[in-house]
Amino acid sequence: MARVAVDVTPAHLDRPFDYAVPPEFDAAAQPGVRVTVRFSGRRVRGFLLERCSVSEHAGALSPLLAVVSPEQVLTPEIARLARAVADRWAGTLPDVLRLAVPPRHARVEREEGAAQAEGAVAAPAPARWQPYRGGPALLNALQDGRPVRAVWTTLPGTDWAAALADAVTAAASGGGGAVVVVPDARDVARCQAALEAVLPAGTVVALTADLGPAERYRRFLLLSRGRRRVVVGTRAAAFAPVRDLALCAVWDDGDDSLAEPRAPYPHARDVLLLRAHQAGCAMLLGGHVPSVEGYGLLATQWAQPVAGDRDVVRRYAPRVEVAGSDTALARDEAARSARLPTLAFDAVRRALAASGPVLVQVPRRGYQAALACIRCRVPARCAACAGPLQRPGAGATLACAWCGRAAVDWRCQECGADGVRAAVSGDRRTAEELGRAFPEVPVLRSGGEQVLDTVPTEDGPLLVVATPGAEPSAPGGYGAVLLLDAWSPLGRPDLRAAEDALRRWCAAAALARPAVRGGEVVLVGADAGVPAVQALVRWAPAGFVRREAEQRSALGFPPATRMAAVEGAPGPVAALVADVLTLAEVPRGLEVLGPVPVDEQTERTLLRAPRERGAELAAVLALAQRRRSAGRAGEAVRVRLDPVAIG
DNA sequence: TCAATCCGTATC
DNA sequence: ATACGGATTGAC
Repeated sequence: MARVAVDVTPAHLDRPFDYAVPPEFDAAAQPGVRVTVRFSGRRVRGFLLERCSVSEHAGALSPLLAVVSPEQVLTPEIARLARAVADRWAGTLPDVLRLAVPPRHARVEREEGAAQAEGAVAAPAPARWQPYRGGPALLNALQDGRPVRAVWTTLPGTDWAAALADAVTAAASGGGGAVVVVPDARDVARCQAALEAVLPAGTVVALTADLGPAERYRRFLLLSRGRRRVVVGTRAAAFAPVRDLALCAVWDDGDDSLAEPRAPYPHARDVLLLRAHQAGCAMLLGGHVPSVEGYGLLATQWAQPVAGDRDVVRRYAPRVEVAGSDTALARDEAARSARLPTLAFDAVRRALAASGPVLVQVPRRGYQAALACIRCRVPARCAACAGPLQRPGAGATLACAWCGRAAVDWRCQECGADGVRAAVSGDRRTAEELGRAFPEVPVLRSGGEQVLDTVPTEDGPLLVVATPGAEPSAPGGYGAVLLLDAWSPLGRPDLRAAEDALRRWCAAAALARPAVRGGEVVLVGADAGVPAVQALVRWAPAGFVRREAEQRSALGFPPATRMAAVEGAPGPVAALVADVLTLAEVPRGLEVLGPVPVDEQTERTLLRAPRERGAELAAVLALAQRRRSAGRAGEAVRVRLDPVAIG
């Protein structure tokens, strides 16, 4: 007989069901294959989890209707991981399996697979980890196959993908595999190139969401069939069926795109943490700025820090200056129209004169457009708290986006004008205006549909305007990096706004040359007193994140606590929460926050438990969902654990 | 006394 | 979810 995970929706059916295996399917009915079975009268698809000789089930067993294909796509390791992920996020196994196993593509399955890689893995070049305290030790541990766990704060101006590739090489030197998860397709391409540069041909496979069904399944099969043993990919790659796992790595784990938007909303970093724990393998979290969650792993000593000492950081970091919004604009007319203060304008001019490329980071389109003085274009700010002013609705009074105070008789601090206009902060316009300020310098744009990987290597002055995450790297480093509209991301009413802003700034600023080689970074339109700005100026991301973590801890925010957002129609949300509270297993110290209205027909209640009771919180939520789905079927209630954004 | 309907329950 | 059965209710 066989134990089958059937692909059905209701939460209370999330458990294995036993089926008899007809003799003709006996050979093909191996663990991990897709099957079809009759379930409650219907044909449904499922995965064969395991063969067994006895069944708990008292009644007669239905036979398997078919083995869809003999391909063992759900390896036991991934089945176990998927179960743990479902439990951790109070979701169901079928939901997780939809994220973990790509849809079958029969033609691809019949293709002749690529040959297995041959050749030994070269010994890694330790040079890239030499500057870090704990770097050489990390590399040695990986080389020796020890399950080290590290939070790596990347030095600015260094090739992080190459360093990551060295770590993977070390871990793979014993024949094991590695999973590397990065935020987006461009990072995948970059890591793939770095990995292929140091690993034997036929070792690496890249997985991204944009591959299309056939190619996605083809690459998945290379891993599940053991033809490749290293994968680099976006968030879904956390589930890639790599065998003999030696290392899980995640780059820039504070990036929102690592959070899966489909139920049960797992975060790739935490999936990999579970996976590394289950596999007993090494785990590496890297980034220019550690995430607050990463800091939490250091604070509990679960992981060790790998970072440059102060004097090392000073050698690598660019010089960072702040041009506040009250700074005078450059006198040059073109610079004025590009909203450039003198400090920034001069830095650009110096860098271009030295033949260096210049990077200009502009906030992503779609950010709330800032309001600025109608005459001199200095951003309109709140008199009380210096937050950006907004117009809450058409014809409404100006109000501060931070503190909410109405700005009744607003006047520009700079020139005294009393009107505002939308200060367009789009890359197109900035590109045009910078071009006008430096007419003989070519301007490249990177962002949206057109993302550049690197800027041309031939020397010569060049301006690159990019949105966050789309900054191309420059082979010798940028002479200057401008971070425009720096207050804009800080204005988001979000728990992570400051952390996110620092991450984006550091990602761009890290592409500058070090200060000793003349590299300059200018943060335009920032308040020098803001901690995130201070952290950039001093290139001290660890201190910022520690402080951020301590503040969140003091306020009872994640990750010091475990939160669950329960969202849906008011009745069902209240019913589910009430049900949770009746359960005997309800975690001690559980707090109920809300409900608060989200929109017309939706409301949200937050449940908060001490971090160490997170598993209990997930368990009672899952149990309540099961009870709910078993009884009167009402409207669905969405449960998100550790939601990335609340609100 | 039979049938349409409602609720509760199991789904291997 | 969805199909089935036992109880329930209503009409001949």
